[in-house]
This record gives sequence, C-alpha cells and structure tokens, in this order.
Amino acid sequence: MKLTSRGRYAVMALVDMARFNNLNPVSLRDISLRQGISLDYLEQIFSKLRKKEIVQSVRGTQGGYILNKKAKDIRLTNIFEAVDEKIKTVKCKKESKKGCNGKATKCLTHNLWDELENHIHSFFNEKSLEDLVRNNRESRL
Amino acid sequence: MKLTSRGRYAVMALVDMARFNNLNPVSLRDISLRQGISLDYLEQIFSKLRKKEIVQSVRGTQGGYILNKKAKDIRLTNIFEAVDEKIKTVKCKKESKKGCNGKATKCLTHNLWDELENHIHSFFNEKSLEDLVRNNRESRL
DNA sequence: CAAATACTTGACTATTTTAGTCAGGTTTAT
DNA sequence: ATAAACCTGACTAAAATAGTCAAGTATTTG
Repeated sequence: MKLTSRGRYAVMALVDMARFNNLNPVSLRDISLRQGISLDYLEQIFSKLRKKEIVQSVRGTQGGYILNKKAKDIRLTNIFEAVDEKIKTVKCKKESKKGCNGKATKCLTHNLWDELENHIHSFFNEKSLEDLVRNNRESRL
Repeated sequence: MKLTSRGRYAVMALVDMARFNNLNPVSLRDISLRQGISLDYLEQIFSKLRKKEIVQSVRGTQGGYILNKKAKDIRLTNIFEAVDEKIKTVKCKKESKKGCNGKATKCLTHNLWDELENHIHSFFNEKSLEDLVRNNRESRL
C-alpha cells in the first residue's frame, strides 16, 4: 500500500501555498521550482483542485492560485478526494454488509479492511492544512 | 493508496487456515476453493510465507501447510512483510531526518507521511491472527 | 498594442506494478 | 504406481502511474 505521487504532490503544493498566508496568488512555476515537481504535472493536479473548489485561479501575468477556503477548513480528505487519491482496501463493495465476490457471506477479513479504511480516513480527516503549516514551522525552529 | 491482492489474499488464507485450530495440514487447493483465490497464485504467496517461517509445509498426499507459530503470535505486520506488502508513503528515505530528494532540508510534508506510516503500522501490529479469527466467529453469531 | 506570464485542456506515452498463468518439476502417503 | 500436494521459475496481459507534449486563452504591464 502506497501513496501516489499525485496525492503527495497535491498536499505538498498546498502546504507550500498556505505558507504565504494567501495574500497574493502563487504561481505553479514557483511551486514547481521550490518543490521539485514537474510544472505540467502540477497543472493537471491544480485543474482538479480548482474543479473541487479547493483553490481559485487568477489568470494572466502575476496570476496563480489562491486557497478558496481558510487553511483550517481544508482537510486532507478533501484534498485526496479532489485528486482522486482513493483509499481502497477491498475489492468487494463496502456497502455489501453481506456477500463479497458474489458469495452469500462476507469474506473472512471484510471487517478488518473496513476498519483499516476508517482508520486511515479519520487520520486524514483530523489534519487540516493549517495544522501542517504550523507543524512545519515548529519543526524548523 | 490501496492494498494489493497479494497482501489481502495472504491474510485471508491464513485466517482460513487458523480457523481449523491447526490440527491437520490445510491444502492450498482447499483454501483456493473456499476463498476463491487462484491456486497458482496461492502457491507463490505461500512460498514467501514459508521462507519467512510463518507457515510450515508438509509435502505429499494429505499434505498442506500448518502455522509455524501460535495464531496469537502472528501479527499482520509479519504477514505483510513476508509477502512484500510494503507501506510506503514517501519516496525520500525514512531515515534521512534532514534532506529529501537531494535537498538540504526535509520536504514540507515529511513529518506527515512519517506519522501516517507509523499509524498504519501500529494498526497492523496490534492485530494478531487470533484476533481476526475470534472477531470473525463473533460476527457470524 | 505587443509581449510575457500564467492558467487551461486534452491527448499521448514510457515505465512499473500487479495479478495472475503456465509448465515443469519433487515428495510422500496409500 | 499413482495421485495428491508442494515447489520453482519464467512468462504475460492489463492496469495504473507519472509524467510529457502541444496548442491553446486570459491578463497584466511596459
């Protein structure tokens, strides 16, 4: 089980943005240089973030992106959802309380995977962008 | 982030085995039929489990596999490690307290991914095969 | 108004990983 | 002897990932 670059980059880029208190738009070019992420790839990622209203775009010279909400109101789950970073532990449908893989009963380990998924989800749901920025500032003291 | 079939199957198969109190060897053919997992694939998986001494093999007719330890002493981390199901959230080395991607400083979100990895690891470390079997028995009452 | 900056979109592709399959063994109980 | 079952290594199709590339459009600024 591993996190994809897409999800990781999305969070990295937003933390990078959030550090600047959201006064001026931040260009993807700057994020690309600071974080070492391909500009083209960032563009794909921000296109998704914009569609899910996590960021707003400002076109033209001196343009870039700004956060569309306060940093404390953006949770990691929101970010991952926006860029299609899914947390998947089972093939069988989550809803199917009974019956996995076309069988009559739940698979032996169904509850376990469900529990794991919830565990990870709540971890991501507890963390806001603001937390990450603060945590980062502190760790650099 | 998703769990691979290999890791999932390994746990499913071992829970299946553990249900029989480990009296007689359980054949992969039986597990294959009960759990709907390809026999050839199971063989690959059990080869790894045997090398890591999670199970022991009994060759010949009426042979199969038996657990090499008590179910309560087999933790999910052991199983995942055995089948190379890795929990990876970062590309940068975990050990590198400073310096990710050849840079001088830690990447902005390094602590976060570290924390997540620990979170998942401890989840898996808390669960033993015995827990899963018991949990499963209860949920079928 | 020209030029530069920066967002926007969609298609394309190389690489890697996954999830198996297949073919041929060897061992051992009956 | 033969059948059940483990054992091993090589092979492969499909999917996902991590980008790249090309051709725009919008806006500021000199």
